[in-house]
Amino acid sequence: MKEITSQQQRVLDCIQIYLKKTGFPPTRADICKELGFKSPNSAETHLRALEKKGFISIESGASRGISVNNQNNSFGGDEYPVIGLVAAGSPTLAEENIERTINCPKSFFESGFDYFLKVRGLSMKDAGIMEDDLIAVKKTTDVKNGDIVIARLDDEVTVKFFNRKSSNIVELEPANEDFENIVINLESEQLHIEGKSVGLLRRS
Amino acid sequence: MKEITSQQQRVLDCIQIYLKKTGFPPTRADICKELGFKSPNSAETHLRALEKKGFISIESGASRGISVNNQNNSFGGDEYPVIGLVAAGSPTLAEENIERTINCPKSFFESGFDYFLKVRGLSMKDAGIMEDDLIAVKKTTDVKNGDIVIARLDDEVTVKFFNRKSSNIVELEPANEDFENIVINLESEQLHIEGKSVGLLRRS
DNA sequence: TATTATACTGTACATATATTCAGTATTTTT
DNA sequence: AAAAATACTGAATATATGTACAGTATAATA
Repeated sequence: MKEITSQQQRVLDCIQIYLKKTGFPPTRADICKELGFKSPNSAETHLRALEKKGFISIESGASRGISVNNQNNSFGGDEYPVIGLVAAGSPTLAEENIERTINCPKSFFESGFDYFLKVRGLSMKDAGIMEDDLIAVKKTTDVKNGDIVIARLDDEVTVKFFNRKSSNIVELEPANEDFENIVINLESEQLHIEGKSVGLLRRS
Repeated sequence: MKEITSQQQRVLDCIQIYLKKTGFPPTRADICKELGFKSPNSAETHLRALEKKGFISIESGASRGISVNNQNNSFGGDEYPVIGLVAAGSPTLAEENIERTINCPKSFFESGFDYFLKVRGLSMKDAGIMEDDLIAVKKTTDVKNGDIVIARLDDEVTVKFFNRKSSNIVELEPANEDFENIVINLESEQLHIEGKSVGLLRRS
């Protein structure tokens, strides 16, 4: 998936808004009307660019034959992978790590998310995260102090509160008095932030 | 919404399947092809009947201008109400108690559920239920010992573990040592079980 | 420097598509 | 028993729509 330009993003947004509003995709003329273009070919070229970059699919000859490729069907949910929190190895999206998938609306957790992580142990129990809970994880390295992060130290993956003490010192804090803080000196140790928690799902 | 005929149901299903598969609605000809009709007018009359009965909307003149009105079908999610846990009064589905709704697949929580209850307080924190969490509540009076129930005592609604001590004695147990068990003698006090927790949703 | 991608206007046209009209037949409702 | 709804076939047509072609211009890339 190549980079999208700002105008192409406008067109893509326009398609999704139109879809949500009407239930069916727009015509070239509809897009022109929404975005102020004066020629249907303006929409056409943007659509072809979006198709080339993989954001949409266009069924040749079919009127309104546009479908948005990324995960958001406003009509159904998406399949999100559930990844077990294995002690060794990173929680990658490799097929062998996916326990199953869960159908869930894209916008279910506010900032969007990438996968579910199945929690092992009780190190975050005082934050209301229990064994076998599913944490909605957004893949990002942009984390703030107080965020619940999914961190990897060597091959160990843990879920902890993130707390940057200084430019070189990061503390990973559990929410359970039986566990101790993990202090990491970034100069001597490797810390890899896999993502952060944006929500939680428990099915009992 | 009047009654739907079996043929009209087939057409409605056809539209939904087509939508899910392609991302846009079918033409009259598409419906004919799927269902074996030989005239586009067969599809047209069914569509008009479905529109008249309120199942779909048709934008006049627009190609593929069909939108399905009912969100609660097996293809999409449902709108579930979120009810605030008010100290006084039962968590009914009356409109004034609904804070908002959440779109969520029907089968999201295993045994099905009826609404979300927004949690107040920390009396169940050791069970991983925190303030502002949303409990998926299934309306039922069929509860077992150990279930997390939504119970009403007079006008007070609480979330607690259910524990029947004897035929007349029920204990409602918090999961927080700062709170004490509520012992109810069914002969002298009224206990109303609103439902039980079948899951939990946290959005942070 | 040449080429490609982006970002448009404007015209034209084949065809995809909705929609009407004319029939036939069965079932349900009034 | 008459009227309306259901369930089709078949043909015709106006128009909605995708899409190609001809330009212009700027920015990014090779």
